[in-house]
Amino acid sequence: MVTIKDISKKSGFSTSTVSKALNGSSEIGEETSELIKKVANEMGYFPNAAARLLKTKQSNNIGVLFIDEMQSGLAHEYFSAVLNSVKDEAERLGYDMTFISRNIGRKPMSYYNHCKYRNCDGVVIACVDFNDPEVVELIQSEIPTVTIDHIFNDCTAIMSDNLKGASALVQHIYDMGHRKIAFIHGENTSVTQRRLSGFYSTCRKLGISVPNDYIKPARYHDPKSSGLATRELLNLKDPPSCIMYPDDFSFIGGMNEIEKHGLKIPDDISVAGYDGIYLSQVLRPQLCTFKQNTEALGKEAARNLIAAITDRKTFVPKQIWIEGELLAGKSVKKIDF
Amino acid sequence: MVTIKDISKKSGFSTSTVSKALNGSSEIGEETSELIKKVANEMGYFPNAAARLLKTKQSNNIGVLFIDEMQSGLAHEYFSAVLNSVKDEAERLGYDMTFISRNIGRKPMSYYNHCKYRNCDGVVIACVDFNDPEVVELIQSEIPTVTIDHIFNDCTAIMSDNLKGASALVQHIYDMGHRKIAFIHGENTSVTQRRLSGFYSTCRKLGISVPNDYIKPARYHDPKSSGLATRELLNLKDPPSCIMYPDDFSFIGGMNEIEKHGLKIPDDISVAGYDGIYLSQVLRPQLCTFKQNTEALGKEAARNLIAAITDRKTFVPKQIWIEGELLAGKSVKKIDF
DNA sequence: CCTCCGAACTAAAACGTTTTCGATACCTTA
DNA sequence: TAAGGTATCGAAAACGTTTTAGTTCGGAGG
Repeated sequence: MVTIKDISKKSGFSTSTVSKALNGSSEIGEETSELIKKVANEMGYFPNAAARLLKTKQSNNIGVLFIDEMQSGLAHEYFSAVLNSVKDEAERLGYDMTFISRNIGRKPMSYYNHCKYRNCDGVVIACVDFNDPEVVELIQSEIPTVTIDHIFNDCTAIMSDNLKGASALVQHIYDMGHRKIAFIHGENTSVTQRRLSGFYSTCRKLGISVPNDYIKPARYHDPKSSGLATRELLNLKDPPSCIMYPDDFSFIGGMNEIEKHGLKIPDDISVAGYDGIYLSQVLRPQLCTFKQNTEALGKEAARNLIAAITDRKTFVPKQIWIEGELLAGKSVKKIDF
Repeated sequence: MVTIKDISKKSGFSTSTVSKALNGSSEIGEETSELIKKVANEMGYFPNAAARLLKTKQSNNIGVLFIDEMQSGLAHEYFSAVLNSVKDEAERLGYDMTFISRNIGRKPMSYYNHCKYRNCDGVVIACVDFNDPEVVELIQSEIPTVTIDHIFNDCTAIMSDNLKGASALVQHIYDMGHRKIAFIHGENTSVTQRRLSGFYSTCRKLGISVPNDYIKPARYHDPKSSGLATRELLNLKDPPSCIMYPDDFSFIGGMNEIEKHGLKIPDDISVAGYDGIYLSQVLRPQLCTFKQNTEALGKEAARNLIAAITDRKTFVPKQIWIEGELLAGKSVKKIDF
């Protein structure tokens, strides 16, 4: 490994001069600076992150906390897309991304300690149990954090605007003439609450009454549970004319159930998903859904985290709402009511 | 930050003793060892990875090279599942995982240099352009690497056994009575070549003749292209009775096309996918597919990489074939021919 | 001519560990 | 009792970098 010392010897300048020259310090003469850079290049020099970090306390590395009890994890297209975007933007800004776990070197350690151990400059937290005391410890620590899709006190949070999303869906479905709209929702999380809230408020605004049995609990990313809920809805005395699903993927369960009942989408019943994943756009009929802007979510997460790191003193925590986009698709039929 | 020096002061032992005690060296007395550990705990000590690394040259960190020109990236369930498994096993063995990119600190650098800079102990390479000279440079460097689904000279490679997979599918389809089997395959990669080879050899073994126009090129993870290929197949004078797709997801394109032709799966035509992703198991009829063992793939990748790191001198590169599992599903109908 | 200043450079300390090589004291063994 | 062995501990160097606090020297200003 070629070090700064080697360059120092070869070029005749001291290590301090070499270091400064390579870092573009202004107190080094132009010619010597050029010379040193040339020598460094010739020798194939690259700095050692560990040594640099030891002095500067800047690792140029962000951690990501990304645990899912659901086992879906990286396989969940929404989160993997967000994560991918975080990674891309972080890279663009000169940061690497490391996964943070609970054990390292075979010894268990808390998330916070892990971050300290790896000297993460900051960490983005997503898809995680926000009640876990270890997560709370991390968020409340001195390490800059941003959370995704969850607001924790006054920490910086990047939020997909689920209220507007649910709202837009209801509005569109209403515009297509539907008045009997059912909503199968996911587990009780803040995301779900916002969607429900958007659903209810828009219904109220539009003067639609929502029977209690039009609201069914299910689980995200779980076609089986949404299939069951669908069955219950279809068996109602007065079934809905349109069903909204927790997400595009779990709609598949509904799709099967609807088919089993001998019904056709959208002629006999209309449906809508959520997320706007790739799948939703290749299904036929194309699924009506609300596309979350995963790219913007990830990008903003990375940007704000790095801003918080860089302007540590002046940065003020904020909540950023990322809006999505209604993809009308063909799964909601225009009807006269 | 509490350091070894602080513990040294508080406990009255030298830093060397503290270091040894904390690392469980046998040359430290039992009682002092206990005492030191207690003090360390009380003070909330955790080692600093950078400082440790600087001495030991062991980062306990592996890099992953994971670039996709296709934009699918982490969104591709197969790869994200493999990656997830790599991560889990690496964590279990005490390693962290960092993404390797081409630029760091806003300055471009080669993959190899990036790994050096971050002191990665090793790197797993997946879903990447293996013709990229920078990738070649990395593989041929002194840094231990394992590749996934690609054999590069005599480097360690973890391979999903695509030959057996394609073979098993053909065998099953044959057993169900089909003799007219079409294969829509993905881009020309080594994976595709193996599947084709498994397809052809099994057909030959079973005495099935395969017309040239039963073999259609398409792209992985791209329902549009496989939809087109499906249309061509259905319009043939003598269409196949069963179509094999590049992967489960791209089958969706075929599904739409088949429906558009007014055909029913599996009564009018049989189909099979590849991968065994979650989607394939929730579709109705359940898709006949070959499930790749993503968990084993990731686990073996992590294990072998770490073995190569640990037993640097004695480890001999090898190729490991991971077998999958046929999921018969319901999309291939039993017919009399 | 003296003083002062700034530009260009350097010596040395520091970051937090690990590790090598002793040092000390105690215990065996002949 | 003397020599040797062993168990336990410590001093100091080292890893590769950045940074602080100079040092030198030439020239400007009075």
